Amino acid sequence: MVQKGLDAMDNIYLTIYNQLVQQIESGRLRPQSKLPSEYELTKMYDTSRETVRKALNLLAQNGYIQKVKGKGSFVLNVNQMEFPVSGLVSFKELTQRLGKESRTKVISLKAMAPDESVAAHLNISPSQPVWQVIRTRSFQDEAIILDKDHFRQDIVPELTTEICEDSIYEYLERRLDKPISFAKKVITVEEPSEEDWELLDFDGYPMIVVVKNYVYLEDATLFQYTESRHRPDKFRFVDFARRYH
Amino acid sequence: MVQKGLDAMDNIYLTIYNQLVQQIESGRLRPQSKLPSEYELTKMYDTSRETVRKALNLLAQNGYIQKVKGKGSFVLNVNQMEFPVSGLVSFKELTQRLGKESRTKVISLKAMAPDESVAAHLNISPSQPVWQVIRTRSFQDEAIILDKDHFRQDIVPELTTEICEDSIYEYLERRLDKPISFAKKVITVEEPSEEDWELLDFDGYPMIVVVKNYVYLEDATLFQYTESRHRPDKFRFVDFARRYH
DNA sequence: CAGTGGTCTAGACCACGAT
DNA sequence: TCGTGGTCTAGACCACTGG
Repeated sequence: MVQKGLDAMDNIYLTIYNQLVQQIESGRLRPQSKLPSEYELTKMYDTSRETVRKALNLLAQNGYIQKVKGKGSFVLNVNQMEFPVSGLVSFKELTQRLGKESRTKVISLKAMAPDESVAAHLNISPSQPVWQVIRTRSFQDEAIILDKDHFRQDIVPELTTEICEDSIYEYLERRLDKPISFAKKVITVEEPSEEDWELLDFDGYPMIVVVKNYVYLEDATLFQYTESRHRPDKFRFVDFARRYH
Repeated sequence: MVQKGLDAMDNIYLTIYNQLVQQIESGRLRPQSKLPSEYELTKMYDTSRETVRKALNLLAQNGYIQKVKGKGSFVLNVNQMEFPVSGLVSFKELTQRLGKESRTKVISLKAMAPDESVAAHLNISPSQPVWQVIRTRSFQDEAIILDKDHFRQDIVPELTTEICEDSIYEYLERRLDKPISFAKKVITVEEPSEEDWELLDFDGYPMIVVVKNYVYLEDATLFQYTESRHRPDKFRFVDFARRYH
């Protein structure tokens, strides 16, 4: 699994979680170091132990810390931010966190009827209109990733080139107040299409890594289907998994 | 992210979690259907609401259900078991759940000093001995996956061909009482090595998917490093990720 | 022994959806 | 309004680690 979220609010436990994440990612809390005990955290945040524990459990499940009975909670070095595919974080958020230099180029943006395959992936009728956005992502002046997004038009009524160049997620959550809730990714390796050859700096690679991304709103509506096509030499995906005993 | 664990015990919330997982995976609880309300579950399991909620939160984080305020908890169809790489579940457990026909062949098993690269991955000195296990996994008589495991010998003192053909995880947890706690996977795509050509049924694929797997015990000791090399046409990885608001 | 995390409880108040 | 999930509390008891 992976880092899986952002943003704070008035929740106490999410505030604690986000502050600790920030401290771990910034290096202020070093790997191997011990967090304050749960009791100490209840005093620091003036809250109850179960609330503190909610925050720590989130940290543990996302690979930031390991809790050891009788000893304490310790920072793991397992969860360095990873690029370019990692959890449910937008491209803009990722590049910002990593301080990477990147460029997004909008190849095309249009409202259309979905083709059969896209309609099937989005689980809608082919008569229901969608936005199609095709973008490339470049690093050091090489186009490495080809993103083909499809959005249900009834949920995202308006979309502009400016929004696509910036961050569609930000637009959805901040402007449209449609918070994204969860996503499923499927990673496979396929033969490159002509489009891949055309739009990416391909250097003759014989295969391409395809990340299919299904994105859902809080009421479990599937509203976005994206295919992210990555040049294999630049692809890297990190997963963190816990076993329950 | 992914399904991430197994096994019940005397925990109430893990019992609830495992029973609901079982009902969802078996199809007895269908996608879209509504779970009993938290209040009803407290009566069914004769426990408190926070305990029920712990179970439901695990289900939500692992992609089994979506909770909707004011309405209830609903089964997602997002988390069909996936093959062959998915969370922290052993190969044996996966094939058993899926009823897939597979064969594991032990190519070599030996105690040795780790080479530089393995020592670095395991974060140990090159003088510290390890077990090296090389296995292939076949489906329909095609060798599709090459697994190269390395175990710290101070933690796994004994290993036999029989154990490697069955399940090393089962041996560790049941016989040695060393419960596995978490793992980090790194997925990349590389050029095949001569060993890949030799040991896999390769059909001329020009690239190979490499899954590096770092496995930790409950005290956060890194004790296993595995490289899983997959023929690209048979590779598929599924991730489930949630965003916190 | 004291300090730590793991589990569980019984109850409170809130926000949302359906009626 | 009622039933749902979301957050929070104050306290209990247990199991493990360490001195």
